[in-house]
Amino acid sequence: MRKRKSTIYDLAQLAGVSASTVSAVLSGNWKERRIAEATAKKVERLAAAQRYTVNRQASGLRKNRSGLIGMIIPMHDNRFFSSMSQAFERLARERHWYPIVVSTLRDPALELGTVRTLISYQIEYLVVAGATDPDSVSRECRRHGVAHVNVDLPGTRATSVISDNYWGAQQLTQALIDRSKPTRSRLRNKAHFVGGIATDHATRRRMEGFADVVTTRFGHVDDDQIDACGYEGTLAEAAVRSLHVRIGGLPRALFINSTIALEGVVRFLKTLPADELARCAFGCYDWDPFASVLSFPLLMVRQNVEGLLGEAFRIIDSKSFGDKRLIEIKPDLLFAHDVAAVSTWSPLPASIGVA
Amino acid sequence: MRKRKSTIYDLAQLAGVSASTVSAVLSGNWKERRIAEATAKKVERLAAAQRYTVNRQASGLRKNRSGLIGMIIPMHDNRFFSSMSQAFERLARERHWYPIVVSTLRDPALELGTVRTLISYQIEYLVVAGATDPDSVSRECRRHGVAHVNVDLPGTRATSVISDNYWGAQQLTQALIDRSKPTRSRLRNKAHFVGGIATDHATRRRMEGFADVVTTRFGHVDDDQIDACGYEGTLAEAAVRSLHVRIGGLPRALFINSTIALEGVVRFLKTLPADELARCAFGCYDWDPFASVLSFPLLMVRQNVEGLLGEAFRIIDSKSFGDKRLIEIKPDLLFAHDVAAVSTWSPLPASIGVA
DNA sequence: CGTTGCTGCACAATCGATTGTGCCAAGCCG
DNA sequence: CGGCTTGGCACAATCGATTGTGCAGCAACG
Repeated sequence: MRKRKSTIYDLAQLAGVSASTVSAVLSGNWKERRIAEATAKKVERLAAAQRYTVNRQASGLRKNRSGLIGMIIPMHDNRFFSSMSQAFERLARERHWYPIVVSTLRDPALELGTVRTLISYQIEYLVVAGATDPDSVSRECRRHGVAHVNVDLPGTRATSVISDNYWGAQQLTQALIDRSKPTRSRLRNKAHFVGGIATDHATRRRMEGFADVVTTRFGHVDDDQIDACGYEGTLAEAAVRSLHVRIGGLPRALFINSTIALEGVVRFLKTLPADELARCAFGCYDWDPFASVLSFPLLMVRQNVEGLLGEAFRIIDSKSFGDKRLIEIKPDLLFAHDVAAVSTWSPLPASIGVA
Repeated sequence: MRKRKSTIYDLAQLAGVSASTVSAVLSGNWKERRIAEATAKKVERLAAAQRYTVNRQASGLRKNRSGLIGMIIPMHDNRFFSSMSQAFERLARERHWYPIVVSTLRDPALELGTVRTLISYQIEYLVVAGATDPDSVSRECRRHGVAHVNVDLPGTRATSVISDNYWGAQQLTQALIDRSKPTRSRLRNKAHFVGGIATDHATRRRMEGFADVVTTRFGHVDDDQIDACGYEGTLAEAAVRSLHVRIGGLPRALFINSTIALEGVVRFLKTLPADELARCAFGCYDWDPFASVLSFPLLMVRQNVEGLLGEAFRIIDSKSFGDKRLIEIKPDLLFAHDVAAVSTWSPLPASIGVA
């Protein structure tokens, strides 16, 4: 059953023409090469009948192109990156490039190895999303003349398109403070930030946005208001538990730095009485549809994945790889209604901006 | 900065040897071809210095291989399929194949087009996951001699590895009934099934598993106990709402057929008092980590993604594509504790089985 | 009738790596 | 010393498609 694939030579023989004629017909430039329309028709019918498919390895070799565009991401199994894959595919297909997405598990060695392999398949462009070591990837790409763009995590050796974490954190913090109610307890009358890692670029920017808004609104911000305890849910759970003990209840507002952290925090919150939850305003930087069904109101920031990749492709389209800019895309602030509503989510400012 | 990539001919010239010698050295079979070790060392040093990378288009063309293995999935942006991508990559890499995952958006035309393009890149194997029209894909693959396996949704023209939906539904239904409490109301003393589409293979098998267990335990099952209202959350929300009206409260047990449906159901449940929720046992076919933080106990079935793909690769490894078997992999039944616990999830039977 | 110009195609080189085969030189044996 | 083996490599064909160039054949034209 496993037939030999048919080639232009097979078709040429069947049609009684030369291979170059077949090639001209099938690649669509038979008019420029002055092939008679009758001949073209005949070849096309034969190709369809034989179910001919071009061998892109051969074609790519000759044309010194592959039609492939690659993207590396840390992992597939993640809401943010999987929606990046989805957007990436759409944008690549619009441009008639064939998308290849590969995960690198936050392992710098695998990151580099994967990029090398992608290059060996002659990919034409590379989107480097959430890379742990974007600059090494840039060096490798540059050596082989592969144009590329960083997304989500910035590098210094290529143009980077990242989320405007500072702005998003400001918006979330402001909305949290606006929706929160003053407490009599001085200890609890503060907004708190929990989750993430302070060495991470995104977390740092969010901490800054949070701190700046808190300072503007309250005059000052204390060290104990910010706890970049790590990304894991259990760490955030423990952090909020101990905060709860330390200040004798929930704070006025709580900024939770990821959905993973939110999971842990919610595990702790479930042990508290409902009226205590009602006294705290909750916000989460990052979005999960399931969080909309939690039992308390929640503000969430949704990163603008389409915006990030759209901008990345705009850079690729314009071939402006040289300037190594840093482009920031504003996220969206969303509000999960506390009681079942017709539409569960309503966007607040919904803005796409470029710094 | 954009250098021409170096080829074996460049290296040959630099090393003062022939291209075939360079090729032999770099492809690792220089011993069989009796190249002197000194020559090999020299070539390898040069290749490293020049940052030579083989051109896989050329190599693949000559060897009539590509090193590529493809997988099509309906979408990336989904917990189940994105974890399939993750497992697929791991298994492919173990075998030194380069994985390409592409989504086809449940569009039969895009499905076929994507497969054709993958074939034109000379992929060596294809995993067809969750395809809407697996048999058309099979025909296309067969015509071009590409070995393939269906996963998640079965086809008739290739071996299929799917989740044991019947068994999983039985387990979930039994556990639900075991954990549920009898009600005085005759109307409410029943288990109900909600969500999914009856034309879908998976939903049908789950309905059968549910119905068979209910019949065994209660002697009979009524039509109104099963409502395949569709996948959307709003549909499930409406279905449960009207059920609640019809039987004057929640039923004894509720089998929810997807996490999407669960989202909708939870939106409705949030409008009910807590003590009413406590009288119903909830189960969801499919798993979401965020569901663990819901305010009521929940049984969940987690499909065994590693098991599904592991079996698919075992078939590829053994090259037994001819027999067109249907292999069913048992899922896991998990229990989300109702109150914050050290470990939020505990597996109940945790079994991998092949029918 | 010779020249020009156009049509319609074929020929052959090429992309870069792989691989069957051939060939020279050194070593060994009888 | 001649023949045979073996080591060490080069040569050239090959994979399938693309593309610059060449060349018949025919019509038109002066």
